[in-house]
Amino acid sequence: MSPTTTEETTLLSLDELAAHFAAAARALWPQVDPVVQFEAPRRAEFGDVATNVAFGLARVARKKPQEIAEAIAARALDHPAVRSTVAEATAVAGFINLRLVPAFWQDVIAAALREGAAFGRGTPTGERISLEFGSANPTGPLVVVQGRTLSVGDTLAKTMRHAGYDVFTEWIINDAGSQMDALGRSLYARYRQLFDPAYPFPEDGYPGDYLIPVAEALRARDGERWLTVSIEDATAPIAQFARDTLVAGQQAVAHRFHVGYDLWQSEKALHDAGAIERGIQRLRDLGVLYEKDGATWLRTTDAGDDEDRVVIRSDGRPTYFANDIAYHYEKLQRAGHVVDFLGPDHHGYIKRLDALANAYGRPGAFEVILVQQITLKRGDEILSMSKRAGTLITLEEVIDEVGVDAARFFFVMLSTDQPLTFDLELAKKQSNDNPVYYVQYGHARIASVLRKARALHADALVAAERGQGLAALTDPAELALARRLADFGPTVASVARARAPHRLPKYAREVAADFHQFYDACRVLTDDPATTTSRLGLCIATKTVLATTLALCGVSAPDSM
RNA sequence: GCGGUCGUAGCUCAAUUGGAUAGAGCAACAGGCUACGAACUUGUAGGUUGGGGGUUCGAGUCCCUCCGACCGCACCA
Repeated sequence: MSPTTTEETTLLSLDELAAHFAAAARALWPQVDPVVQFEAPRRAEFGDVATNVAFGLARVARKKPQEIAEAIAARALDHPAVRSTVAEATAVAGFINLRLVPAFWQDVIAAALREGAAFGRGTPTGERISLEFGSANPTGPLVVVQGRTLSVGDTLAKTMRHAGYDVFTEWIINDAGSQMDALGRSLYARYRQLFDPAYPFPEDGYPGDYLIPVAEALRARDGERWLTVSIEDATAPIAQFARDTLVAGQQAVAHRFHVGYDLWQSEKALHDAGAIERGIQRLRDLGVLYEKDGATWLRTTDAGDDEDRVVIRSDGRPTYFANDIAYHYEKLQRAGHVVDFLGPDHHGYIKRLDALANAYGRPGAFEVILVQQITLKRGDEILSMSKRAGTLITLEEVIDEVGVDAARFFFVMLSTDQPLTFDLELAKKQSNDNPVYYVQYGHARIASVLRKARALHADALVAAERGQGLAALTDPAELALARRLADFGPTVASVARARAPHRLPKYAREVAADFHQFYDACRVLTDDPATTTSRLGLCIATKTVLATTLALCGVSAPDSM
């Protein structure tokens, strides 16, 4: 929040308030240099904002936190600017709790009305950060499990952008290696089966039904052409067709799921462009590779890995890790910090990436976010998902069943470090209980009020849009809602900093709850133009914050439902 | 066997990274519309944070140890 001056009083921002309290502490104990931060306390009855500085000072000051808190609060209140912003300051159990003047909160609403969709934006950090998430193999459709990573990754990307980061999102298409061979032979078999149902399916193939329509598409394009081509000669071009078709399908589902990427990076393209050699050559130049048993190794044990890892096999072929090395080297060229979303089965990679970052002279540049597993259930039955076994529930099926909004909100809502049980029966049955509708209902309710206002209170609505008359906002329910809206920026910042997108749906729910309570307590459209104007302003600001929060979650904000 | 992640209300999950009396939703029970959308709202009940020990002003959070769940331990990808 920026400092704002009105005619009668000077209001301090939270940062300025913090600076005054820090100065007060220094005046009392010159040997300390405390960091003061005012945040919304856990419980509203503790005040509007609170700080716990006194605890940190207890040792140096050789006093009880409570006495320190009292002394600092008293000292800070000596300053007239502090007194004009703070309505009440109390020291409780070592915390300093502040109740701020209504004008402070009215100012927040004015800012929200002025800034609209830009409300809550952080100042640009100047840091370019790469986010890779999703990255399924191009051998099948996206499945439910990817819905979680897609939702979480996309929401984190959008939120970090709002918080001021320069975010670059990417997806690696794993289209190099033996799995492409298996895919090609699988599709070849499916294609032959269109003409001869008895044609054998390869043992190591991908048996799911999803390749059948792909085979039909191949026949539609090429007719009987491949019947006369041997499997050896057909595998590569057919694998290419399968890969292109399946990736296009993945991209379509991601798009439908409101997930956007800046780059879909083909691993094969990296090979073809010589990126593998480049990345490894860089390591060689840095002198961090060594030869043993005819293979080339990277000393990952220095970063705490169990054993060193092979980069180039003794037969000269690069390992999968070599591909990763190359890809991450590419990422380092375009970003100062690189984040990977990985499943729990890849946790062994963390040490490897640490070692790699060290080797490149960019320690700490690689960050891994582990997204815990999803166990799929249908009722009491646990479903094991396997592309090999051909049992899969696609993301698209789930979207068809519960809708994009409910699915996105559900997946984002959960912290990534908590394993999740997804019950398909329950998801279907409870999709109507999804909190997303509670939030969307709040948005639609406001839209409805605004429609009515446009018809019956046009003057008040115009004044409200200009941010006029907000000084009339004094009701506890009005101020509670305003305080919540003020927390939007800090919430966005905390989501970005802690990589914790699940706080966003929670916040959206709190905004909606505060709005519904306000709506219940205060009639918006009244005979009194001043009251109507101020409350319409609060409604518009709330609608903006709800819409922005939902947009960050990849969820729509309907005007009616 | 070694290593990793996790364990919070009947269910699904929070707890702003070590801070105040561990909070929400769902389910249960009891209330609230002749006014702007009741997909709303007010209240009640629900807990030894898997067990035990430790660190300190202060622990769901950090350390140790058991129990339990899941996942890794390739010159596979």
